[in-house]
Amino acid sequence: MTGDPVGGDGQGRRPNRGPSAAAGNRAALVAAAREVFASAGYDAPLSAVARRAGVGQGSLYRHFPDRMSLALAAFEENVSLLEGFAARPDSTLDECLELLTDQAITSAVFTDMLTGRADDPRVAPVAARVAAVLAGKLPAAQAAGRYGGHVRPADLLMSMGMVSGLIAKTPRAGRRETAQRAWALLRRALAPGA
Amino acid sequence: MTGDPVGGDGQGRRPNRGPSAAAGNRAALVAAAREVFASAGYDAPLSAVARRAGVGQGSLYRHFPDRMSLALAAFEENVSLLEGFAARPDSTLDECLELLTDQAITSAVFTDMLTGRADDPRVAPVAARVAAVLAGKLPAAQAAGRYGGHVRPADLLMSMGMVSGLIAKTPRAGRRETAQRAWALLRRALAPGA
Amino acid sequence: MTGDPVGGDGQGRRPNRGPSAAAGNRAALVAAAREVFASAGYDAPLSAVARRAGVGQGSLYRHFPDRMSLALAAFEENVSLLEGFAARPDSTLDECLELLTDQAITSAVFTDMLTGRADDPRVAPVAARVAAVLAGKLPAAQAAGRYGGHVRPADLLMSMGMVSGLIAKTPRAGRRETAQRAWALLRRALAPGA
Amino acid sequence: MTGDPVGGDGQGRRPNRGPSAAAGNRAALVAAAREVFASAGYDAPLSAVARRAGVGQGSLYRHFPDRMSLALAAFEENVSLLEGFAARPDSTLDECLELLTDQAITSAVFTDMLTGRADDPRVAPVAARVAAVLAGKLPAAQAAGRYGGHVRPADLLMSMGMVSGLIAKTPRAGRRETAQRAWALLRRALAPGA
DNA sequence: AATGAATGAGTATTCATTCAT
DNA sequence: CATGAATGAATACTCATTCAT
Repeated sequence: MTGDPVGGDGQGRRPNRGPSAAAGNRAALVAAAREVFASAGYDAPLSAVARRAGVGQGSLYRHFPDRMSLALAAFEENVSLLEGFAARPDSTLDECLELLTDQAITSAVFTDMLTGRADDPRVAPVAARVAAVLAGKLPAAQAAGRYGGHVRPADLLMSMGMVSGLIAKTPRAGRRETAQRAWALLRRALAPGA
Repeated sequence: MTGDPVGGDGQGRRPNRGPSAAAGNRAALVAAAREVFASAGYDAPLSAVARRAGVGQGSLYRHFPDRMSLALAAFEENVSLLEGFAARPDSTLDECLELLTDQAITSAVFTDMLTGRADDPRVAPVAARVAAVLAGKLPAAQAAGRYGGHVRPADLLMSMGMVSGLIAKTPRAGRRETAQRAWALLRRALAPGA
Repeated sequence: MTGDPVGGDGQGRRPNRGPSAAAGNRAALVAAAREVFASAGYDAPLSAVARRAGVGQGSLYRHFPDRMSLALAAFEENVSLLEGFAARPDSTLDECLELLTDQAITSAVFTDMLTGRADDPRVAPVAARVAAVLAGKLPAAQAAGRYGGHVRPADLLMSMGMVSGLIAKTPRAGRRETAQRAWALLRRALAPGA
Repeated sequence: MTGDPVGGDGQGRRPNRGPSAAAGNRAALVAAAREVFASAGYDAPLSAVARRAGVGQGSLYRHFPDRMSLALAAFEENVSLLEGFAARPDSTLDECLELLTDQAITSAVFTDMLTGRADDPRVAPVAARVAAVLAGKLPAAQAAGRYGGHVRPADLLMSMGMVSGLIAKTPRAGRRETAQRAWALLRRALAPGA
């Protein structure tokens, strides 16, 4: 009926760049999702992601059938960055938490996801990876006297979740300071002694 | 019969109870908002509030021009309850925080609002009232050896905000336990010594 | 954000005609639905109905929360017309079936609904009303020797369903003739004797 | 892991089996179409057919430029099965109709197509073949006293169309019984005498 | 001042069809 | 000739907000 969607000379419709665009599209979608989630939160319109990626709606859904799969892909980078950093023998638990905090300041969605939305079965493995990283760094940190013997990995994740929640509610400008205040408090809870 | 929710000629319309209904309407809206916010969160449809209150959409907007003004009214009760409780000479800081935590478990919107959205000029005074209550109870709690001298009122509000954020992300069923875990951790941070 | 939906001077947006438009809107929607269902079938886009009725999408959904409720309202007229006609003492079963057939030729959705979609609980009562009309006319028709003693009301509804199904698949132009051929055949099945 | 159905770099892609796959693809498409049409009706998404066939969308379109051409191919088997059966000298008209009815119960699309959409120039020949089969069996059936002299081949096709339409609207579970009731009625119309 | 209907922008999602590889 | 990704139009549905009565 409306065979010609644009009407005139076909300009305006993005050209079908073919399958070779797939990888690029996927990457663009992931990048766009990172930005959009960062600025508008997890509930941001997916159409905004597609638009920012310069990709059709359909392509978005083809690559990521639902919001969560997009989010997981978008934040895979966060996890692998963390894992990569933690793999360096000289990296400390404090530094790992700092890295996560920096990520949260940039976009609270990722760290927020680690504690909340635990209902989605796909989140648990990601949270587990982060937990594994932190758990791996914990003994050394305890040995170094930075963390108390009472601290368990779950406490670290929960702490991160609390800081992240706080950050998420804070306007960009104040995030760093808020995070510092929160960690200052929490460090007392995690420190040895008491 | 036909599933048509509206009366064809207005005969099914709620009677216009006139200006005298104003006070009652306001109260009904506030009560409805508490329930709706509790069950569906801060972003719940306002139409749900009006419906539950048995009040027209227009009346809702007349009483509360925007979502925040409705929320503020809805949670005024939380604040006054807290203030009332704190006015009793024998009430402690721990009990006040427990009260707030209970409120958060019922509906995380209020306590979440205290820390987040603190930039909204209308939220600040409310947060200040809560902060004042906690600040007022702090010296005694410190004197009793329950809280360290390093603790400042802002720390209490921030702690509450972190717990609240955590609760908000937790499905109802697990909220109490989550809150307990979080406070157990934070108490170490707030305790004396260290 | 997009506070001003049109941008310029507000022209283009249909004026809010207020509650007094409700009855008119409802009627317009029903009329539009009749036309749209007739020309595009039961699965026609609801937006087409709203557009044709000159009514906002929201109003359509307010009046008719789902497709079926719209269809039921749209075809209420068919039923009541039939009932009214059947109420005349001199009307015959043949004439009732003819009336239904004419309705089917105009829009096969209604009569098609009577036999199919029996799953929706709201359809059954309508089908029952039509069945009741036909059942009421059957004895006289049998006494007059037009219908056999073996014929049961359900047979009439089923026959109508079959004819209707046939009509639905037939392009407008050939519908009347198709209906005639089908009834010619079925009349043999319904006739006395054999 | 991320729920992404496509390979980032094409590694997950089905191998291009080249032209030699043409015949196999066609057959797979036809088989898939039979299943999909049976379970989801004529309006089922074509992508579902391609997916079930394990064939690319493009190949589907190459083999079958439109939905109807796919349907025609899919139901060619129904016709040839019928023709084969009818070729056996001892097969009767009743048995042929029973065969068609069974096909309709499995998938109402085919028999529904015979009567509806008969305007499509590509459907007519198929309908004609079925009509020819039935017409060929009719004289013997009439001679055997099972069918009246008034019955014309077109009546048989129309009857089948009516039954098929009924079946199409009936949920799977009730189809057999519905078909029986319908044929019981129609047999009176087709029987001799009266 | 109350009422609730009206309005349409916004968002998710699906699917037919095209096209680079 | 196969592949399957790309594209965006189309559609359902929701909800904030306005406004006649």
